[in-house]
Amino acid sequence: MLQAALEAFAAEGRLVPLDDIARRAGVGAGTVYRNFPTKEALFTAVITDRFESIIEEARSLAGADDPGERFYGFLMWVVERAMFNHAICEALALEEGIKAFAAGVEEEFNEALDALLRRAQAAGDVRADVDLRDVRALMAGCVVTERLRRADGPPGRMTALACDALRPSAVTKVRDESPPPSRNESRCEVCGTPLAAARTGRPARFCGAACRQKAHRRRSAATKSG
Amino acid sequence: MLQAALEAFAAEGRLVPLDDIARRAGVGAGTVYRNFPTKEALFTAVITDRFESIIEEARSLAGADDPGERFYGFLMWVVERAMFNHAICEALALEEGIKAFAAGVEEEFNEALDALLRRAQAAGDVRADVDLRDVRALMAGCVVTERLRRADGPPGRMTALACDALRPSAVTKVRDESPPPSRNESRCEVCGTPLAAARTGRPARFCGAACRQKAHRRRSAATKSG
Amino acid sequence: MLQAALEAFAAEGRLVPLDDIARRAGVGAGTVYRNFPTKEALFTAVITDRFESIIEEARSLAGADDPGERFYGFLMWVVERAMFNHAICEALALEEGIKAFAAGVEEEFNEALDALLRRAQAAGDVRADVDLRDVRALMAGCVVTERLRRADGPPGRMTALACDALRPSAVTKVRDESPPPSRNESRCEVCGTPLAAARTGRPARFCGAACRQKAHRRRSAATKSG
Amino acid sequence: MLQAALEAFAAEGRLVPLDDIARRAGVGAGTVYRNFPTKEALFTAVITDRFESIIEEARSLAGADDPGERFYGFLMWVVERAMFNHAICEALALEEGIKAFAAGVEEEFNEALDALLRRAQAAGDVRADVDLRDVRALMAGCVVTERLRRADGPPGRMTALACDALRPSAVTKVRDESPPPSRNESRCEVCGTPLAAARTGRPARFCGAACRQKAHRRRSAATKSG
DNA sequence: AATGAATGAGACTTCATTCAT
DNA sequence: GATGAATGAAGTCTCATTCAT
Repeated sequence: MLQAALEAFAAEGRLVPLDDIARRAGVGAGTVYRNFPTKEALFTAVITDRFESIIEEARSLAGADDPGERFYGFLMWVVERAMFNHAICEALALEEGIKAFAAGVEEEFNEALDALLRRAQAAGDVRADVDLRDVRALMAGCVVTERLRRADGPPGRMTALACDALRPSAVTKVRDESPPPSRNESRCEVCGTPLAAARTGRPARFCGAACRQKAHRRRSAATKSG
Repeated sequence: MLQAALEAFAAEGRLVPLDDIARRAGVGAGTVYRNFPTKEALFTAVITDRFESIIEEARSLAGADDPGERFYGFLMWVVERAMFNHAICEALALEEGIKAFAAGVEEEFNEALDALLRRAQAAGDVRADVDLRDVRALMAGCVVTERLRRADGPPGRMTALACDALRPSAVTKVRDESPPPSRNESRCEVCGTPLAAARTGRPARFCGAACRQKAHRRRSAATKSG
Repeated sequence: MLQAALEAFAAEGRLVPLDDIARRAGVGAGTVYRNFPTKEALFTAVITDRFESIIEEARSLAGADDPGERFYGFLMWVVERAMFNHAICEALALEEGIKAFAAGVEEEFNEALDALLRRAQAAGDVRADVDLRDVRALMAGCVVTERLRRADGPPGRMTALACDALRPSAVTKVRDESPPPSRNESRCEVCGTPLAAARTGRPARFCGAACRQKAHRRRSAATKSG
Repeated sequence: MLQAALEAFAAEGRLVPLDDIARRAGVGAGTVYRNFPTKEALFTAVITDRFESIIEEARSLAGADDPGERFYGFLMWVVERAMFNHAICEALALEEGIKAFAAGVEEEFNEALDALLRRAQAAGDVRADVDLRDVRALMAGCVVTERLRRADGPPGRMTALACDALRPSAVTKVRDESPPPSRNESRCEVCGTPLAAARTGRPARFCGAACRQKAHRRRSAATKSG
């Protein structure tokens, strides 16, 4: 049944109806509830199962030579697994709120990943100015990227690109000089997108030409009708 | 009303109840249905509206100098808008199945983006081995990455990283080294993840050390109990 | 197993899940069904078991001296047992519909109780105008009363009060003063409660001042809006 | 719809399926949820509605002459209403845990009832050693008693009996001298009922003759089989 | 044309009862 | 004979969509 849930969640994601899972498993819905108290618990169990093996993999790489390639290899490996598994994908990309992991599992994953990261950084294979949270976020982004390329290209290509960006030799320093989000930030008058306040010059009213144009058309219409 | 839908979808995503949208708009649910035949059509309308302005922005940049920075700037600009707009985020990341765009809108977007991309490539500012679909996928990935980093860092940091990867000076060229997706691909015996078929040597049975270990433990258990 | 059912029903009442009972008994649910055809039959068995012991107690008191105190003592004893036993409580208070007793058991209980009652009445210790059904009903009422006072008072206090009401010296004789339930009884125009038809004078339209007032307000509102 | 809920809860109690309520109201189940967020909220609304009128009635009696009869009359009146209304019945008898009342309503009811009680006590019409909680508990008990007598007697008879017990002229002093429930109380070896520990003499092992007999039979059986 | 009440399918969950082992 | 996994009907609740007013 865990297998059926695994497949169902992998194929359809967290929102797949529980009845579908039961049908896949060839049992009634009630039988699922005999084993897992809620659907959420079942999802957690599936995620935990998947991540236990992911964590194992990370640990098995921790002591090896060539920390850089181990780290990048692990990244690629996780992304590949998530490409074909909607559940892992969601667990990685879930924003705060929904808990997909059993207690402690996410922490273990973070620790194992952090260990790989630090060793790779120590070896000079990963730029020093990224941290665990960067890698976690990048990982989730890579998964989405790969899923969208999945249909028509070699797997891993986009992730390889992203990995390049982590290498110390990459062109740009990560923009540490970019300002923290200001509290009284201004917003586009048309669409409300926050505007990156330029430090000098006339302050922007719109987030781009599109909205500027739209505002212009509105002014014209108002003049005409008024 | 479109404005209300826009805000609701931006804040809560595609799954926001239609009643919430109607309430935000200060109208009855029936009135929404007078204007849009289904909720999905409303979502499409919202997405189309947003992308019209995005397309306008792209076109306004098409003729400008410095194609590289125009291209990267546009990428960042789209990502920033999606960071605060769940609807754009979903439209960019939506896999096949749900149509978020009105007929032709996605094509227009693709064309405008492709124009920026080609100009930037022609100017030598973007590596030659990426295509439109790569950029589309990367864009969606960046959105997810940024949303996850949103809480605790300057916006755009992760996207800047990813942009680096598109620059010609980046370390790796990946495309033609990775094998084409094999049709009768093998899969990990434990977790079913597709395996990249090694060109030489013994074919892999597992997707990594974790699953190899798991298989080993299973064999041990079977021996003991048998 | 009967012991387990007894405890479970006592603690949680008739609605306790059968699985809980099976778990308490340390057997599978199927085993319960091997012994009792339905859950209801199990409940009946439990109630029967309890009442057998209650009936025994009643009979053991039947021949004794001091019939008044025997009767009142038995009443208190039953109530005390029911206070800590949800199942007995429900069996005593169950209105028509669900049968809690095995065939004949309730009759035996009634006979034993009636014997105590008649002896006590013969001895002048219980007023003559109460019958078995009164006592049965009062018993159930006392159980509810005691359960509600259980938390913060000495047990039996409220039942002692009620017993007072059964003593011949009690103030009121009510039976024949109150009218028989009229068949075509009228009902309160507001809340529908049956109205005791006054024998003389203008027939009541409301069950009390509260509903009269409510009707008045409604008339005012109707006048204002009309 | 409130009317339908009122009738359904009155007839079947808190556990009536919501679909039944909807059917009674002639609407779909969803329509009920448009008006009340949960079934519990609907029950609360019904109870609150009923008790508002009960509270009004109590208040309308508060200033009147003859506080004793007002108090007893109110008691009877409430009991009569609950006799034909399972919902009121449950609200009065509900033990801790489930909240049936909207915030403040139960307190208002208690205050109004307490006012009647105190006035009647001041007038010497109700014995001084009962308090609000006694009356509340007694009220619930009377409801149960009356419901059981409903079928075959004049309504109110049993409650009148119970009221007698509250009058100062009643025979017995309420047992204030009875001991508080002791912490390490002993229990019947057979059925587990708590035993009122006698202050002197040999401590009881059983709650009554019935259980003593049962234990005896068990000993015989053990001897025979051993 | 707008309203928002009504609908009803479908989601999650519980639990009495059955049945293969 | 015992087990406990499996069943499936029924309950609560949500929400896209319809429709009387």
